[in-house]
Amino acid sequence: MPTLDDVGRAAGVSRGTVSNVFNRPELVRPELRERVQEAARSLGYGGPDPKGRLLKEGKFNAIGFMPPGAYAIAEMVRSPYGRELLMGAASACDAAGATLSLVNGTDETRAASIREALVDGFILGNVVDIDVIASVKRRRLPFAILESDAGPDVNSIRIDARSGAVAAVRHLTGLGHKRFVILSIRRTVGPAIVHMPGVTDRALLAGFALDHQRLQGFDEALAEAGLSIEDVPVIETTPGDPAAGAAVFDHCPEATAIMTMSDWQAITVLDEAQRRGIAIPGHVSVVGFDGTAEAARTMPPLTTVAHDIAGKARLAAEMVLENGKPRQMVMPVELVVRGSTGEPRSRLTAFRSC
Amino acid sequence: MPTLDDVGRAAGVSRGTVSNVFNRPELVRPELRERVQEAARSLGYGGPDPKGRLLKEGKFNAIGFMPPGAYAIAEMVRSPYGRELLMGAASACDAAGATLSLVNGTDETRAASIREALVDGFILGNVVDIDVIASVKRRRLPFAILESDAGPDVNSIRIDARSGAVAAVRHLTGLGHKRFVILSIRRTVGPAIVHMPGVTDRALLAGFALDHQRLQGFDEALAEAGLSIEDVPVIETTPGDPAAGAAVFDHCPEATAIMTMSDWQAITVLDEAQRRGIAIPGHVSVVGFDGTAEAARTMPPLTTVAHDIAGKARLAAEMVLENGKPRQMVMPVELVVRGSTGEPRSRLTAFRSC
DNA sequence: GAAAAATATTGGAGCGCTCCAAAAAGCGGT
DNA sequence: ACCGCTTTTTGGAGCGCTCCAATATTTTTC
Repeated sequence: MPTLDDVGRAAGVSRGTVSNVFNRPELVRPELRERVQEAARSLGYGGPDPKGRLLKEGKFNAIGFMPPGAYAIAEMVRSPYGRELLMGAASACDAAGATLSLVNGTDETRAASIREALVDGFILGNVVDIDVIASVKRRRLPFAILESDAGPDVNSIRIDARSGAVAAVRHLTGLGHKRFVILSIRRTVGPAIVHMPGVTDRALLAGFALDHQRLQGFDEALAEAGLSIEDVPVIETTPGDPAAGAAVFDHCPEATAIMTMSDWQAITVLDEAQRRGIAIPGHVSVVGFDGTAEAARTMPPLTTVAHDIAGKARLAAEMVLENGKPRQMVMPVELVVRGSTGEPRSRLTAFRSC
Repeated sequence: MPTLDDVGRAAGVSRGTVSNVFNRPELVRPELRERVQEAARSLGYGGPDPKGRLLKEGKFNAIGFMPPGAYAIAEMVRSPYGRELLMGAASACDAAGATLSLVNGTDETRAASIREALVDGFILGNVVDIDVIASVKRRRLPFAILESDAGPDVNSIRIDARSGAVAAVRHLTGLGHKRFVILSIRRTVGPAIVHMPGVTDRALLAGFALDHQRLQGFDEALAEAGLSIEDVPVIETTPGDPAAGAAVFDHCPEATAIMTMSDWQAITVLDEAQRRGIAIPGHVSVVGFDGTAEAARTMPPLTTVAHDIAGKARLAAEMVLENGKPRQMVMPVELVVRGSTGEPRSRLTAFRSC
């Protein structure tokens, strides 16, 4: 690959002049400019290599996006939620003329990816892994984290998940529901983990920060209706796992309302219901979480705890791009009632205790 | 920001040793290593800056993805087709440990974005703009282009769109359809452009390479059934334009079969049909193009000319990553018949000529 | 205990570029 | 032909790092 020097030599001018021809052509005499361009063309020189400029200028003009959880980029794009995050981040980058880099990596390579990413900052999408946060901090670049509060010196944006959970439960108890099951998010890849009431390891659930707020909201609103979250089974499934729906129906056939932690899970439940011929909301009501575009397109359309996902990511990107004083934001949620929830099925249906 | 030299000075060692501490720690005496790390910590040095390495090593270990058409990244992620391309490219990058950079830019800034993108190669997703191709060529980096054949010295992958179009038409004529409308892709942003039979500017249509093959396939298969594409209205709409469905129904109420150039358009038609209470396929049949995941989830599920979108992008990414001799590939398509096509509605329904 | 071998550390060169102060060239007027 | 002025061109310095041959230090061996 020829360099500025090579072109300069070929055209009989200095490196500086060649640089000017490409970057500030008005500074160089038209005739000389022409000669330099000719030399560049004949050498196959395609313009100043950005690598060189980079070192001098010090900015990549790019931000890195780290997919939610431990997912690969491909999985993120597949997930309705991840996709909207991506859109939001992309639109902020668009507006700022910056590039969005999708930072990839397996559990082993992630730290290296972060260390080497050619970016001026990071957005961490719903990251749970503390090591990832540590790796990013080590880069001393601005970053923003989604759905985790990492203290006052870190940009973070999260939704008011507690209120969302409360609204969801109130909606359902208001309709008369008493038998619930919670479909929660498994942090690792694997089959569904079922926590039935009274089983001790349920205590572990509270350890997950993201779920914590939602569970707390569920708890609070169930108590209002004279119920207890202690009596509600919790099933953890990996997002996108097509077996999530089956797990719910197999383990909790008597539930009349399924509360999920994401629309994606809720959609899986809807799919499984259709396969089994289970009527929604006739037989069981389903509530999603996030308010993705997909949720409005399901059959029936999904009742969900919605928020502005893309807006959240856009804001995060802006925080990173601005590189100002760290802020912590909480975004509002709104229960969007659609067709997937209704009154509980008739009490005539026999059921055994769940 | 401290540098290797700063840390070395603080620890009383040379730059080279500090570099070793971070890159090949086994080379340096544990005690010294500890001292250097301590110095780094107290200076707030977060490890070698990738900018420096870059210049030396010469590789970004990243490829740039240029969205289809003239769309911004956010739009690409929204489109079912774009999203699957992205997934495919991402999975190839994942496997190669490379980063995927989403190269953004408006029409004015695109050239600059390409010139400055910190990548080792490009994937051009269904790009139509000849300037974009020229800009990329100027970088002298490997690249692959989707759905355009840019000659033997350029990597390209396209689908056998002609066969797909033929299969779609045969399927419909086989069901007895005689009155078609083609929903084509408008290359710019704006309202639907309607080309009715006999109107002269229809000739322009053939100018679009992408559409050309499909139109040719339509033509061919219509001829087999004793019909002529000259009698079929063509409506061009911007992908994602929610008014596409309305344009079709408003301008061609008597068509019994709608052939689209993308699933996204077909989905829009389905949505509009539902709004208007038009039965699909009872009143009109709809065929999509691409075979996106969404097409299987619509009501009714969409009959579509499917291909492996993600696989196409993955292949393109691999070509770029490999940087071998340019190849041109044609991928097979397959007509997937689902619920959106059926026999034409009864001839009893009155209709005026379209 | 000295030489040889193995191991650790150093610092110059250079990656391709931009910036900038200084030098050179051009120009109009005497 | 020379001066002062403006416009154009030059080439050194330096961005932060890695590589590597050379040098310094430690360990082993006889």
